[in-house]
Amino acid sequence: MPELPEVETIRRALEANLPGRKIVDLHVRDPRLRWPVDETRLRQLAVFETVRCIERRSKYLLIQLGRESAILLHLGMSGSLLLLTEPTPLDKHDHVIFDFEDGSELRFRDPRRFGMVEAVQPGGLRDHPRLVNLGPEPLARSTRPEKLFARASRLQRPVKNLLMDAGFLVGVGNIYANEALFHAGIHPQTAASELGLDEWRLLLRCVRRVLRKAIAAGGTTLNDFVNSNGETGYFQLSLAVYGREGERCKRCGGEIQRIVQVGRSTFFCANCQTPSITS
DNA sequence: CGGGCGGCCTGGAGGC
DNA sequence: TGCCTCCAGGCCGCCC
Repeated sequence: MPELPEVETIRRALEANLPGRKIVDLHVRDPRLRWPVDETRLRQLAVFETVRCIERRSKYLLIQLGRESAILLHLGMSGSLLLLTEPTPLDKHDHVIFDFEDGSELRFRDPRRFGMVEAVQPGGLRDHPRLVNLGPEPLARSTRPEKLFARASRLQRPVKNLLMDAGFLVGVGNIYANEALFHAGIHPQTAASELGLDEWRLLLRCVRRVLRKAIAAGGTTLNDFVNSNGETGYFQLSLAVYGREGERCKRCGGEIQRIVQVGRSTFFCANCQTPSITS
């Protein structure tokens, strides 16, 4: 399940390999992704264009093309991109294929079809409905703990739910929300409004540290992640709490608990993560 | 309007 | 071995 570190890892791999390649054809083998893939539009806007650069916003990849059109792409939870330079058998989940002039191809593979592939016309990214309501990037310097504190001060919902809300802060999925809260020593059920500015400083620092470590490791891999070279990346980042119900806390030796919040598993150490005492 | 929740989707795991 | 159920999860849209 690609979270921000995985997507950023893929972006970097694509950025090192795609710019300069010219799309000369494409194939939509199965348009039934999160939203139906519009092959005609994709063809009109992408074929005969050359890749300029690859950007990332939240967990979306933006492949910028010549004439300022772009391909907006989301890997959902089982999507992967493969850059192939020699003939490779098709997988039944290879849904969209871009052919480059030099004979290489970019494949969008997605068994669960939660991803998206869409062509965007020049200028269309600025107010794109998928992007327009996204919160700040956790790793951007412009994202300040003061802003998070101010927004959160009015919100009663548990801090873990808020951390995972892309309208508040992007790119923090279930794994990293759990990990960051553990490292910050904050109980996941703490009401967001209960956290003081110092705690937001600490929490943002922990979110950034966890994300940076995962990027450095090449992305945490659980089940589905295949990096853009097509190899299964099995760098299991050492996780402190996620998926460790019943095991020992690495810090205090206590037992890791599992609860469910908005339908998602939350893992924490009840000893190390205490409800906030500030107000 | 904040925010919880259902549904999308399929492969893998676990139970019998 | 095979069938069934459950679970994973980002994100939209529904609804209270």
